[in-house]
Amino acid sequence: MNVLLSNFRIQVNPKIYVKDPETSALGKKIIEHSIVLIEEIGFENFTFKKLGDRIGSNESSIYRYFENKHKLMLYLSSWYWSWMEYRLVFSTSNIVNVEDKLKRAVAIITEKIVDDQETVHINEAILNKIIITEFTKNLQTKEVDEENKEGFFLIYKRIINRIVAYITEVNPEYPYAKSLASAIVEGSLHQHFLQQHINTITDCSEAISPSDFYLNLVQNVLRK
Amino acid sequence: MNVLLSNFRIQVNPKIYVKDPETSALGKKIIEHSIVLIEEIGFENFTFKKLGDRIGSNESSIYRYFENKHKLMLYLSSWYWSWMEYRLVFSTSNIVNVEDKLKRAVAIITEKIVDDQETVHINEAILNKIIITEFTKNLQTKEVDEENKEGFFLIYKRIINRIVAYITEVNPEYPYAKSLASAIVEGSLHQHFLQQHINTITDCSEAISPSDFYLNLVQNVLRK
DNA sequence: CATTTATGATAGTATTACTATTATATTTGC
DNA sequence: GCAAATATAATAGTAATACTATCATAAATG
Repeated sequence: MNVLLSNFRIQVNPKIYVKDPETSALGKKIIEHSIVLIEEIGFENFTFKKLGDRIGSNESSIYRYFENKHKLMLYLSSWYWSWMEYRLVFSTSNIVNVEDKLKRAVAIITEKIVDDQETVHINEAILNKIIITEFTKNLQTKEVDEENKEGFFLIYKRIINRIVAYITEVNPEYPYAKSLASAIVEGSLHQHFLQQHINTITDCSEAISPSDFYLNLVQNVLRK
Repeated sequence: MNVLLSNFRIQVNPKIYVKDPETSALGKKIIEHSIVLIEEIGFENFTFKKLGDRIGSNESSIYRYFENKHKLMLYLSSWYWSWMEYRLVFSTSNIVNVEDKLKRAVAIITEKIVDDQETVHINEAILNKIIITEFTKNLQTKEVDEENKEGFFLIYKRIINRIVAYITEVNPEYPYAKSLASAIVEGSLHQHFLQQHINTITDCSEAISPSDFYLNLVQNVLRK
């Protein structure tokens, strides 16, 4: 996986940024430290001024990369889901048995993330943490319809549709493949959140992972 | 249901408000119109100043009821889940068959809400709309642990634990009752959201409801 | 090395998210 | 029915946020 990963290019819709942060040292610093800072203080308390102070740069310079912090978060989300799509495609290729392929996909999507050393400036473990608490907020705004039209959620939707395809291969009769797939992807983020913060309403813990829950769920739902 | 509903009292943790909005005409106006205004412009764009203008009252007067808009939203959420708990308890009482009881519960939780004429100043249909987009955001903040300790999410957790009890009655061997229950409650809000805004990744539509999806899911997951 | 381009520093505006103070209604208790 | 208590409104003010604009300087490139 390592060799291939170093070659892959993350795709982010250019309309999300003003200037591509991958094209400069400052841009990469913005991405690297925005992830850390959002994890530390939460998205609501995060500002470009604070980020500028953190990286020894100016607020106005950050505005040359992103219109506002919501767009920055859209960038981080796109990056995350693009990275996840790569992992998904890679780990399900060559698997012939459709049940096994779906299992692998569900495991990849729902498991806890550890840092991937291949991407120098991005800590995937921390990125995963902020995706868990911030991604749904990032979707659920008054601008969702326009942003969806602009294609800001394309990669996310493509991941879900890939899982839909696997579900349909396993059980072509199952009538709710899309809802099941979106419920797994969004729901697993929520189960991770509950495990960390409201653990009286989840079974997920050190011993039981969201993957265990969803693998069992998929198996039961799709058996004929 | 009507006669009983007119007698029931919604419970909201007093720590959520500065002054109980149910005790005055202005308080009720704040609740009534905050729901409408949040639905119109979204929580991010909602301010006490705008609400004051809308109800012909002063910003500073609203601050005497709620510390900030996040607390107001916590109030609306508590109100909603308290109302939902009542409906849940009412509609499952007297049902002896455990499968039927669970089905009723899942249907009540996941179905689309129409206005309940018994509560004069609160439009439950609109409240449901803002719960769909705002509730998860209301939970997922940096303050969640403190707020959970303060008991701000008690009613929500009680609803989920009630469903957990029903699930366990139907299948005592099922090992993920809590995760299943929380996934249904949170997930159904998400499916409603997708139906409205990103309908390519849900099967829910005019013809198929989130209730259909979750009733089928529960049945498949719990069958032995 | 001249010119383009990127970054930094500073200033400025409108809005937000409040707090404080005082004035004016409204309610209630005797 | 009136005094006292309480609620609301009006105004002002502060610090932070979310930007935009301008100009200076540094770095990259052709």
